[in-house]
Amino acid sequence: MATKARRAPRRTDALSREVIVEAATQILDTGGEEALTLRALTVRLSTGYGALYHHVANKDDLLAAAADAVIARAMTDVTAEGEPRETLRAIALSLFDAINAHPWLGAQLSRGPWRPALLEIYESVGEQLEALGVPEYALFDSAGALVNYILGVAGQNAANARAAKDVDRTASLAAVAVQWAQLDPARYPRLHKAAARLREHDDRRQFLAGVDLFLAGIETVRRRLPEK
Amino acid sequence: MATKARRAPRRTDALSREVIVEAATQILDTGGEEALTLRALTVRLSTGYGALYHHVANKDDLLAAAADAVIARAMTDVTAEGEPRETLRAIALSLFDAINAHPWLGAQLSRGPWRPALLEIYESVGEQLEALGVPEYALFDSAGALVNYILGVAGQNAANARAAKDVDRTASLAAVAVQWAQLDPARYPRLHKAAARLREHDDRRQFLAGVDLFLAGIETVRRRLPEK
DNA sequence: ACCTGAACACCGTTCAAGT
DNA sequence: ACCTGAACACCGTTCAAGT
Repeated sequence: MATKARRAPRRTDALSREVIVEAATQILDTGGEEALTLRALTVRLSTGYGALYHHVANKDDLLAAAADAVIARAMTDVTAEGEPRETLRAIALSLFDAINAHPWLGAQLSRGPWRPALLEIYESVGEQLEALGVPEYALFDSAGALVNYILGVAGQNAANARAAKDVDRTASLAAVAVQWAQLDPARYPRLHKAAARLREHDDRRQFLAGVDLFLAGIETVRRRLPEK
Repeated sequence: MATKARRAPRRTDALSREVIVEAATQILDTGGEEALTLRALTVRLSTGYGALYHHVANKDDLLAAAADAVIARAMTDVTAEGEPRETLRAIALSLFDAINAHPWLGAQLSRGPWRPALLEIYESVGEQLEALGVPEYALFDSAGALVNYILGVAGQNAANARAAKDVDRTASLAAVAVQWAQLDPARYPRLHKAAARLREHDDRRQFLAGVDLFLAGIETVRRRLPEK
């Protein structure tokens, strides 16, 4: 307490990319995207900026790595034992839950189809669609549509989580419902009417309904081709 | 040239929220999201920070307003004259084209279903689904699924545009295709194989294929109910 | 009411210097 | 090789002061 320029307590164990990514993930989960600053990381890991940049290219790299780790975990959680349709629903739900638990994933998944996290998703979805019997010519479009749907929901979920913050989910849903109800019925008749439905709606259930809609569409493509 | 602290040329016409939003849109279109700084706006409009903040709450507000204007224009471009199915495809394509022309829209559309831009989209999609004969109990989920699909594609498009920058589209597609081809065939067999297809694929066509897949799925819901 | 621009707090990133 | 931390360039935002 006496010496004013006391050296910061030096960490004993070596730093590593994994340790940094892990710490970043915890900061993101606890405080959201805005809480993750390089400064916050140096404090948490009792280290300096240079040490971080020695293991990580930059902040984007760090965010991408954190997203990859979380997605990979979510994908391996799914057992591909059962029926392809059920496995697809399980994949979708696992992703939904992961994005809900880590809302910052939303922004990371909109970063182009070459990031590892998306590769993982495309591969798994493609595998199950193939098992489902989707003909090869339709596989590319079908997988793209399903993944993009998942990403769309991911983005909206992230936005909701960002807006909700500490407020609980039902309260913020109710707030939006109130807004919709106040919309001019002449200009937005359907939204105005749907406000009631919005309040009682279940994100997860609606997400799955969308997946099923999509699978039903796939089914029609599959049937369009004669048994081979 | 002699006086060192010459007063900046003062604008003669009054500033307004519309003028600011318009200027912001042009900066975004020309230089991308990162080009829009408050500084750049003051230079372009030959004004000061306070003037901007007098008409606009903050940068987020400005971005949202720019997005609303572009989306509203894209939606009114669509004529709702023909068959609902064709109108839905036209809405989807109009949005796709708008997002392509203004890639910064991608991030703005992932901001929760209470922003005006999304209200516009939900209302129009809902209207056409209703006209298509989707029963009321399924309207909410169907509209949600379709809009979320569009948003997912929007996010990916924005990411592509961000990555492509000056590089032309086919070149960056080819680059991703090369990456996919280099993936370990044991770990990513389907992506590895799909690399060839990726190179020759057409974003816009694939987007529409996804829309059709959803519409086909919706059709099965519609048929599940007896004629009323 | 509308606008100016210096100042503030806070970013991500760099780099000379230490061990 | 791995790490430290002052320094740099650049944000969005504020606000006392002008017209």
